Amino acid sequence: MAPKARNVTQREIARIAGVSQTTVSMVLNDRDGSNVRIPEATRERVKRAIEQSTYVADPAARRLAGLDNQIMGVFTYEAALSPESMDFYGPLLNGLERAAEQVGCDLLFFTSSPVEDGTRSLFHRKTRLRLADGCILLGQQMDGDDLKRLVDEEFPFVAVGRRDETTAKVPYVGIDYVSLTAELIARAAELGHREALYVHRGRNSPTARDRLQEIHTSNASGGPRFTLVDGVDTIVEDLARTGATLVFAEDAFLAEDVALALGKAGTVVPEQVSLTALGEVRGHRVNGHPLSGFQVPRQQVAAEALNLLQQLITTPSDEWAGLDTQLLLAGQLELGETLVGRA
Amino acid sequence: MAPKARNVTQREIARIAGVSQTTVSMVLNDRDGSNVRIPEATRERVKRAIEQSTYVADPAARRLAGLDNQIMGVFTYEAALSPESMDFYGPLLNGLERAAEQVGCDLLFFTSSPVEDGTRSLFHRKTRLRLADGCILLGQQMDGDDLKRLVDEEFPFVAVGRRDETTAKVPYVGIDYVSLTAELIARAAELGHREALYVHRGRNSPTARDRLQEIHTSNASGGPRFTLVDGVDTIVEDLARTGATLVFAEDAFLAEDVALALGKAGTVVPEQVSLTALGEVRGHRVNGHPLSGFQVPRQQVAAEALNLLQQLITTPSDEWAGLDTQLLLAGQLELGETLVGRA
DNA sequence: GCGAGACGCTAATACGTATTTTCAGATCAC
DNA sequence: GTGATCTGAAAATACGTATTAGCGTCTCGC
Repeated sequence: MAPKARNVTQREIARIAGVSQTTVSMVLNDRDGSNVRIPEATRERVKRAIEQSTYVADPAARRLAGLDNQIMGVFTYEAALSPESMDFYGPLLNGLERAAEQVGCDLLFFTSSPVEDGTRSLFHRKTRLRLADGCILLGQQMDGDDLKRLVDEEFPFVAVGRRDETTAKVPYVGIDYVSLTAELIARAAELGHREALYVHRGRNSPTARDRLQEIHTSNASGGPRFTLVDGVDTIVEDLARTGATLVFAEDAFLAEDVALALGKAGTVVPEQVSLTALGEVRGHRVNGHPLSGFQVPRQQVAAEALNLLQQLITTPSDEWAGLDTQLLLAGQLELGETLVGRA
Repeated sequence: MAPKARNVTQREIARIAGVSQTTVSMVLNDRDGSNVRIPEATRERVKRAIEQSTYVADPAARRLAGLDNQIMGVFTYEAALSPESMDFYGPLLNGLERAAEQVGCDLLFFTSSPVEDGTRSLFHRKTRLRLADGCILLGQQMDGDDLKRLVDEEFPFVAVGRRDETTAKVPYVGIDYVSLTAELIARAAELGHREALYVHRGRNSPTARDRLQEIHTSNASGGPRFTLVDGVDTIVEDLARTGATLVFAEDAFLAEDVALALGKAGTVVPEQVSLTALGEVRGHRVNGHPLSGFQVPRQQVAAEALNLLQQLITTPSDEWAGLDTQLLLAGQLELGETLVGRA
């Protein structure tokens, strides 16, 4: 590497102020006790020397000496800053940035982790994970082994979204999709719907399972009866075959695809069939109608995740058991105009 | 699970393999020379010990030992991840992320820097700037003193956007707004426009000055004559007073404001007056017409900036003089439909 | 006048890694 | 057979900061 212009160190300051490096460190950290005492005069002298130099503490050395660095890692299983993923990651990143600013920490994005099979891998030979005090994990799907290993190593981290990929107790902050889905199903029942489709993606994430669980509960308990459909290809026939009056889509984009497919076949939402997304719907419209679904506090989730992480970092790991490390935040129904009474 | 899971270190590996920490380091870094020789047998033994452990090198220690870490700092003078700033920062961040992935480096966002007077300050007592190998600077306006200090300290950094806040030779990658503006003025002249307004914001950034310079050149050299207007409040009167047939706005958002203000007064774009933005116009429309202006390669700018930074880091600072550290990338005119022949 | 404690500071050490130097034993040259 | 070279490895050191232990000097109490 380049023969860097040597930096100002405590030793240099010490030389100027005519004291030892230890004293400089003590002054900088405002240490004062029974075995270490520094009179105001010396303190001032050191401080002046620091002011007149361009000294800044070397974070690597601080870290090596065992102190916190206020650096939070951010690991995303997919590219986070691309235009396509902004819809999902945008609010989360925004929440993280704001919380980080408040807490006073920097964010280290692990953009270097090699991509294998379409997702980034967290642990690899040169992982820089440990440069951070802790880490936020983002992504729709996560690797259960990664999560387990992090827990085992007692590395402070918080996942965004409920996690059940491993039996290890993973700290997370997520959204309570179970309750939201249940509420929405109840609402649909009130409106007289008895037969419905649930259109989902192949994906197998915990939040997907949460929704699915309630769908199954409804089927088993005499609520509206759902037929599961994977993708929109056969949606028109499925609708005709089951006589469904309502379609639940896993998310807003899928809902838009559904509306499009139905529209092509001459079936109009919501006049002929109701449509609802089981996800954030802000900004989504179908045939000019605001889409029915959820409002989820994504920024807040991210902010809470960072706060929880901060808590883990400042708490000795043998006291983690006493912390509430699995948070589900409540979202709210967004009634919209595409879920209406049975036609 | 009670015992503290201390991190695996080279010393630990050494103990297991029955060698010294030195040897472990040598194996890890594939060192082999006249001074240091390790036979394949020992090498294998160490490697196996590493494989079976969860060892990962501590980046802080590596850094302290003088190695680079493939960590690029990202400093933004304003919040970068908020929805409002996404329009400006989004493409830049995207370009950075992709380039970082290619180069194999992580991105450290300095979100902790305290905000004073609305902008973040780069240098402060606890700045973690130096934890990064180098730094990318983003923002419309930058602090000349910051830039000068970075240059003086020979810290590797690259600014995004042309910089002239200091006489120090600041490495940057920007967009050639001078040529673009000149082209657009020439185009306007071809279309017969002789009298025009230039609507700008109070802002005083280098790119703003670049555009302004060409506006003045046009005025001085017999091109279309521009009257400068600050903000849209008096736009209607200004238009009437000067008899202008064309409005240049500093950016697309300002252009939209102009169109709105004119519309309220019954003046329609582009039928009665032409309108053009001196900035990126993708996705912007005025009265249903695609806005005329520029297409600027923001992602590419960011990617080039990261590549340049990488170059600076891997080049000894006494050879920087031989590098081409000030790049202007060419954008292209987006003709759109709001710049038409003189009415 | 002499031990006890207070005072003001520093030497020594630790953190984990990379490099430079050193060293013991084997082999070679003559 | 003995100085020289080669081999395989470890000891010593450096990076910059934080902490712990401890040292010399002064003052107080009796």
